[in-house]
Amino acid sequence: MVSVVDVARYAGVSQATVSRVLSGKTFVTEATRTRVMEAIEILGYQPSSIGKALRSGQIDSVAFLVSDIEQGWYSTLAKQLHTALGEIGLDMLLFDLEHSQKRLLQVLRHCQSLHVRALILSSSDPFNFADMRSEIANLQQRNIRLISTGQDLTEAGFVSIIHDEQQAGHQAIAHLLARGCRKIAYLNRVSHSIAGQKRFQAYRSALAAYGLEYDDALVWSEPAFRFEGGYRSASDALAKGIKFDAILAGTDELATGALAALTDAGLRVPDDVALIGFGDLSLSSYIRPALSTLSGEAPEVCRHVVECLGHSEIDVRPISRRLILRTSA
Amino acid sequence: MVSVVDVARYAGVSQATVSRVLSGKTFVTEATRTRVMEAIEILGYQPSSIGKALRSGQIDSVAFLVSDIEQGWYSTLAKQLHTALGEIGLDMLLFDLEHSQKRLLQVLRHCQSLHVRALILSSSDPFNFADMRSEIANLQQRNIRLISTGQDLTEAGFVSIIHDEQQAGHQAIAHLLARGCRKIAYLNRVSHSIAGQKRFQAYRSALAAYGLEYDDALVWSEPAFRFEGGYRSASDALAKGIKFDAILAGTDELATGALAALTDAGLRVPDDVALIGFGDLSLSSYIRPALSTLSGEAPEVCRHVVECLGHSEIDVRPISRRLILRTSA
DNA sequence: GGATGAAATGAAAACGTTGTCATTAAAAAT
DNA sequence: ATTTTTAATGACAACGTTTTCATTTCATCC
Repeated sequence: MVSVVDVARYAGVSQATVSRVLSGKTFVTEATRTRVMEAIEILGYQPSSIGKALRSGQIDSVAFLVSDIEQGWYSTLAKQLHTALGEIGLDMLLFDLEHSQKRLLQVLRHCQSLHVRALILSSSDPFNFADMRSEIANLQQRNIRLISTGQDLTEAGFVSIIHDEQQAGHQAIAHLLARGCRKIAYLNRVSHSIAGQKRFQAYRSALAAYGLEYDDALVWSEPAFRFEGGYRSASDALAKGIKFDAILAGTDELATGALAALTDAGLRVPDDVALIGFGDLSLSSYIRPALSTLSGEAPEVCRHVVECLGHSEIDVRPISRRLILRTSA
Repeated sequence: MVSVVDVARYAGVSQATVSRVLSGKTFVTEATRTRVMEAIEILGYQPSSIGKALRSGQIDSVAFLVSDIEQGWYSTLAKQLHTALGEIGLDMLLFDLEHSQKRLLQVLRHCQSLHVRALILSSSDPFNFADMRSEIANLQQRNIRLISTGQDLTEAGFVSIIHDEQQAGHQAIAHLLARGCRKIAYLNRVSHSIAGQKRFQAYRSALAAYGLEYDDALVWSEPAFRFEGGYRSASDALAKGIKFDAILAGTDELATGALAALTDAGLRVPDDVALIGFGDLSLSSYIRPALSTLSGEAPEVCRHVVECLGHSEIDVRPISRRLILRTSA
């Protein structure tokens, strides 16, 4: 492969000059500049990212860790983050955690030797971050920026971009109340994550605020995250004869699964049972009947991430964003 | 950062010995081995992937290029490929092409300086590969394996893992005929890709084989790829008063969009109009009414990719896989 | 006991980049 | 004409790994 040395030799200059031409930061005579450019052109030289990495001590990539890339919200985030990163010259190394703490630990360890610029964790899974203290410290020591979207991990050392669950919960409940709903079920993955807890607390406090009674039978915890979880939870509730007229679901996939169960049972949505999911627009607005969804506004999240990547000073305060309720009808 | 030099010094051996201990391929005394391991433990040494890359001339990653990571089939493939690659110690650099030829060209160029092990292109978009001949040659010269899933790019130099469109078309049409359908619409993205052409040819030849008439009004080309494309195509056809009793769609998303349009128009699926999509199971089986889908069998595709990565000899013949028809009812 | 071979280790080079320091050449000021 | 300043360039080091080649140590055999 052709390297700076070859270019330098061909152009009759030193490596340093070639480097200067490439970076364009210091003074080079126009004559030598063109000579070097010609040599580059003729030899087909392309700078090696490995050499650059060796010199700078880091690669031009970030690690993007998601719970499950198949889920709509995460793939949307991946796409938009990919675009945003591309604009500042960074590539994206994708790691799918499959909701597994073990996988997360492996990936954290792996990233230590990878010398990525940043590690962006996008997950609301209830990981035990105390078990990863040494790994996290190691990453920080290596000057790898840690960013979390999905849950507040400020304590664990992540810059956190989170959603205002309190506000979202109230917004959703208020919307359902306005529709006339009174028995609102809460459907989410088995979760003790901060985000999960907060959303559940928001559900409870919103119920209380609007004078509705809390009922354990209306809280459905699911081990499965996607469609099948929603389907099973709703089916089970119907089979048990539990009465409900609305479901607040943790993801659009859970809501869609529940919707299938309701449809199969001959119930009409949203007349008999109203549904609110969480995610983006693409799926929920083309499901029939259409779903309402609490939209996470991926572009804004990406903007915050990129901003955090740009600045060398870290503002450790969590960034809280509102969720926008997109109603179907 | 602590490097082999530090470990070597601490253990009182040479760098070479440390490297030997790490790789474990050559002879080292048990005594020195433990001494080195101790030093590694105490100093908290972790081998740098950059150093390794510099030495070997390539990084332990592959570039995965997809048309659109938000689409179900591609995110499924990404997830499973990520797992499969992980098992052979490779990371995945994700590039979302957004169906753009310009982006593809950029990424191809970028990969030249990235020194990835392989470039896996997963797209059935109608790119003009003649325009990228020099980039492709460059990548081949750099010993970067080129793999295509989604269309046969054997000519362009890619090892291709493709679907048997002919068989799939016949299977789908036969299924629809058995249901009693006679006016079968073909819905896909505007596409002159080999895969797109082949599938369309399969549609035409299957129609002919089963004695149905071909009708231009039943062929819907969409610039938009996802839900909105399917919705618009089906709505337009209905508005124009075009009669049809089945739709063969290029993706599950297009089918789902069409389904929404049909539902909005008060048509019942599959009784009034039958639908067949393409993708995996997760979405299509939780839509109501459920979709039939031609499933691409992602695990098998991944297996082929990894196999191709493992062997140093390249078998240039395209690998053709059957599509499996998953029916809803 | 000296020659032979095998096992274990060390020294050094190579990969490609960029930045520091030193040097030369040219222009400006005295 | 000599000194001072500035622009332009070159030589070389450093990053961390692996591998080749050379060397040492030790056991084995005649």
